[in-house]
Parts: sequence; C-alpha cells; structure tokens
Amino acid sequence: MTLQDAKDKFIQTWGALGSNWGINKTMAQVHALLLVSEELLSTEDVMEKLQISRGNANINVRALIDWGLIDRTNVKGDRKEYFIAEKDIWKIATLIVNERRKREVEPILKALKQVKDIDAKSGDKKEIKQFTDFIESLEKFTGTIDGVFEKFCRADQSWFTGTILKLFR
Amino acid sequence: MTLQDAKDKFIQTWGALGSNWGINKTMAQVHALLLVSEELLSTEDVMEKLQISRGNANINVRALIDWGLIDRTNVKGDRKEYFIAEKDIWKIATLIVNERRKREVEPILKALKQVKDIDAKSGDKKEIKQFTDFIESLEKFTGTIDGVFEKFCRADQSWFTGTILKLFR
DNA sequence: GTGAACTTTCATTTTATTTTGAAAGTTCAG
DNA sequence: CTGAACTTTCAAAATAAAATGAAAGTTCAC
Repeated sequence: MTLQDAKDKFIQTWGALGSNWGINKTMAQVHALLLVSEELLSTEDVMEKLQISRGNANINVRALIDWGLIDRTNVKGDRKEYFIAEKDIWKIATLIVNERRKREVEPILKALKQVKDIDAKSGDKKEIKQFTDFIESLEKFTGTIDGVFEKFCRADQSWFTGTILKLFR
Repeated sequence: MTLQDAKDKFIQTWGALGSNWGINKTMAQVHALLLVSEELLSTEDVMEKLQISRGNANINVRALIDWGLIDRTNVKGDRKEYFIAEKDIWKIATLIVNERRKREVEPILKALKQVKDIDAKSGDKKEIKQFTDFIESLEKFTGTIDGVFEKFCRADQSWFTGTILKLFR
C-alpha cells in the first residue's frame, strides 16, 4: 500500500466510524483529511480531495471549527482561508467529549426533570412513586457520568495516565 | 401531567436520545416502553402502544434481546412470548457500553493496523514516519480507553462510586 | 401428522438525512 | 466606490435508513 492509499483508507475508515458516533460521514472525512495533511488546505482543496460540493465542504468545515477540532489560518498574500487540524489525540478526544456533553447532557436532564411533574391524582400512588424513583435514578446516574467526563476534559493527560489508569488495570 | 403523559413523554425523549447514540429511534422507544411498564408486554402490546408494525416490533425486540437489555419470559397457559426490561441503571449502562465496545473497538483497531502497512518506496521517509506515528498514537489511545471501559463494565457499582468517583471531584 | 398460534423475513414504500450547486452575501485592494 | 475573490445560504435532488405488511417459517397441543 502506498502512503497515499493508506491516507485515503484512513479517511474512509474515519468517516465510517463517525457515523456510529453521531458525527456525519463527511464531517469525519474532512477531519481525517486535515489530520493526515502536512500542509494547510483550503475549501477548494477539501472539495477536490474528497470530491464534494462547495456547500458541503463549507458546512462541514464550519462544524469542525465550531467543535474546535480545526482552526482557520491565513496565508500572506492570499485571501483564501486555510484550515489546520489539532493533531494531539488527547486534545481531540477532550474536545469531542466536551462538545457532546454540552449538547446532550443538558437536554437529557431537562427532559427528565419535566417528566417528574406528575399529577398525583392521575395514577396509583405506588405506581407513580415507582416511575419517579426510576427517573430520579436516571437523573443521578446522568449527573455522575457527566461529572466524570467533565473532569476528564479539564484534566491533563498526565494526571489521567498517572493516577487513573493504574486503577483500571 | 398524568402518569401516562409522563411515560409517553419519557418514551419519546428516550427515542430521540437513542438517535444521537447510534441506537435507532424505535429500538430506544421499545426499550423505554418496557422500562416504564410494570407488567410483561408481548409483541402485540408493543405494536399497539407504539403504533408500529409487527416486523418493526419484532426486529427491535430481537435487537434489545441481543444487547441483553430485555429478556423473554413465558406466561403459563399462553404461547406468546413476553418481554421484560432490566431496570437497574448501572446494569443497563454497562450492557450498552460493553456491546458498543465489542462491536466497534475491534474494527477500529483492525483498520488502523491495516493502514500502517505502507510501502517504504511510496513516499518521503519522514512523511511516512509522521503518518505511522500518528496512527500508532491513535491505536494506543484507543486501546487505553477500551481498557478503561472494559474494566468499567466488569466492575461493580460500589467500587466505582467508592473508589473512582472520589478522584473525579 | 395437522392446523392454529405465534414468530420471522424481506421486497417494497416511507421517512429522514445529506448533498448539491447556483445565487446571494461579504470583504477588501485598487 | 467598484468589482473580483472568496464565503455562505438554502431550495431542490439524491442518498441512506427505517418501517410496513403480507407471506413464509416455526412450534406445539391435539
């Protein structure tokens, strides 16, 4: 396999993986492309290398910027925008985890809270308690896991590898 | 809001959440329905309560059984199959994490391994090293995280709350 | 064995998500 | 200002994913 084949294959694979994780295929592919590119790439370059339309390239590049996974740069004497990816795996992971935390945990907790507001007359007392107990255990669990991930994102890698990993042998 | 409204809303919410996590909407809804049902439900019941077709109900119930999230039971004097959900949040979480680990980590590692087999003549030596170094850091990271989740799944809740949670304050 | 009760399959239809590309918007050197 | 270079938007088209339901398959009491 040539280096180019390997890069292409990596881009395809990363794209497929993205789909399993709620990140769309093209966004993941653009990310992968930038991860394995030495040089800065413009929207034009992304369009050409992945054979996608201008709109599609623009939207996904923008999303990656929102997530903090890539940055805009400028090249002197050129009006085009160029993009570069954060290459440190630890940083990539914390950016992704943090972004999903922000987008998802809040709505979950909000929905669970709403669902606990039940008219006492609407059902058997025991049955209502059973339901609200379940929802509360879900709320508590969600909060706990969220806390762990939040700390994970704020922590630096050495604390994690030094302190945490030992416990997970 | 009546108890029934609350249950319905929970089912809808859980379904929407599922979509964000690579679990299809109906599968998540069937799961939610069984989570908030006191009694055993048959395929027929699931079809009726969620207004879905027999095929759809069957496929998603089967998937939930594969994941270990629900069990089949039999009722004496009735040939129908009835289903019941595991209700302990900790168990639910570990079942899901473990299932996704099994399904996803193996393919990732396999793909990354393949992509490292690069013909040395196909590119600048330094460039090849840069790429394979990156892939290796990804492999290492994936393995580490996988290990953490594996331990998480095997651990019991008290070890987690007692030992781990303290470190994540 | 037989057939009623139940479960599974899968070609077709429906729904949801992504992509396209042309047009509108923005920026800035001259 | 002006217009060329570039970026963003969005309605329509294409693609992908999920649901339907009728038919085929299975099981088991009699």
